Amino acid sequence: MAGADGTTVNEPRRTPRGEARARAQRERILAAAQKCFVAHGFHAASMAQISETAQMSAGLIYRYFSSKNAIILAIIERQLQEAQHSIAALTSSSDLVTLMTELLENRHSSVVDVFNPVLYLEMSALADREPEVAAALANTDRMLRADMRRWLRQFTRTQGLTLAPKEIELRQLALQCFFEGLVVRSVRNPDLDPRVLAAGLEEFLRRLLPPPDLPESGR
Amino acid sequence: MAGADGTTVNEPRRTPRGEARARAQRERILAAAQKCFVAHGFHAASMAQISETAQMSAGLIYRYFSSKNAIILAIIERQLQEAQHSIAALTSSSDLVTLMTELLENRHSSVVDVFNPVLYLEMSALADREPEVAAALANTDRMLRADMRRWLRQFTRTQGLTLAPKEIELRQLALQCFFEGLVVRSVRNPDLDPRVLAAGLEEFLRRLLPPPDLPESGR
DNA sequence: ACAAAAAGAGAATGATCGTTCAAACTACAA
DNA sequence: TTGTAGTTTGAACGATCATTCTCTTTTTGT
Repeated sequence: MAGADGTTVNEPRRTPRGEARARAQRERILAAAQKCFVAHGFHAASMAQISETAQMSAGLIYRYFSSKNAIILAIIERQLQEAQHSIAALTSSSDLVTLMTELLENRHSSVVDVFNPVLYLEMSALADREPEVAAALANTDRMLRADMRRWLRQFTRTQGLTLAPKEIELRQLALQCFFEGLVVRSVRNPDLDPRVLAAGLEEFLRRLLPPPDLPESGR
Repeated sequence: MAGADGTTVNEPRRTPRGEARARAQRERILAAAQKCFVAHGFHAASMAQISETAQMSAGLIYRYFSSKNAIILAIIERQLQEAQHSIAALTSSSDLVTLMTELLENRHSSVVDVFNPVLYLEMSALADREPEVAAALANTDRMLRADMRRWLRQFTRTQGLTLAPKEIELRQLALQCFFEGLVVRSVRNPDLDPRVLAAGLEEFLRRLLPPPDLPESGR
């Protein structure tokens, strides 16, 4: 997970005691960095701020991370894994609704190991210019989409429907768009009532799932 | 529009000739700045890069904008107006579909005065920390939502439906989420076929518009 | 054509950036 | 306790940042 991708510095670490301490230090740095990144953005957050938040000297950080960019990548990777685990754990329809509303309610939580909408927007924008970030995002996106398709297949089956792969594909895209739109809304329209969002989401799911032969086509 | 909000410097400009030139210079600066912001982000783009792109000295920029932040705000304001005009011009359903797909197809266009998904994400994230940006976004959002509701009312009426205000509200939210999700997708999944997106959008609209009494409710 | 004003270039400024480094500190083995 | 390896600090570095200042060039009014 760590140390295999050039994220960490070449270290002469030995004892398991020191190994544990090092892990804890990395964790403290990442927690502080995430706070700073959320508050000021990847680029505007300075190493000085991060070190102050982590309550250690600026120089010490470089014993655990080779550069600021390595920290950014670690934070992004962490955020992606968080999203992946959330999606993979879904089983029922209400799971999805509660998961999404929870994510949006936790937006200002200081808890670090949770999906963060602002970071999501920032890293999405970053993916447009940094190939390394784009690759990480693309990779997770692929798995995320597969998980969503699996969920859709399973869920429609409990409804007595079996949809063609093309149909599943289209619905997955719609579902993801709707969810990511919710993320944008939660940042740009923070006063929005989460219950309204939840209601909208349930309604949306109800409309998304049936087969495409609907009355009153809009065109 | 300009000069009333502290965006520009206190200037002793007089003649209409010079006034026109000043407008052109401001325009050149904004165009260069937008290019740089898209390429590197608001914070990472430097005044040196902007001045080089605009082909003028760095110092000269300060004759037309009081600070880099003023440039950022001007770009954001411009982008918001662009979005507003696009939405306000809508009349038919196919208008909406073609508008959205056009926006996503123009993503890598060098044309400056057009909606830019990367900037959209970046300014949305920025709104979370800069109150001035948040205020501008909130203001435009309010008008944008009103325009979308108006469009929805008009469009459903042509379909022989009249929806309650609550219903309109919910559908507007869903429509906006879906659209903003498309924006995120266009950045994170740039290889996505625009025609697939268009198909998904039309399908989505067809499902969004009918009244809520549907068969096979999903729950 | 000439003076005054505006536009412009580009070096200088101080602040701050990410990063490095030598020295001080701490913990543990002998 | 002493030697040694791993930690930590904080000052120092060069680069670069946004912004200002001085000086030159161009435009304009008369």
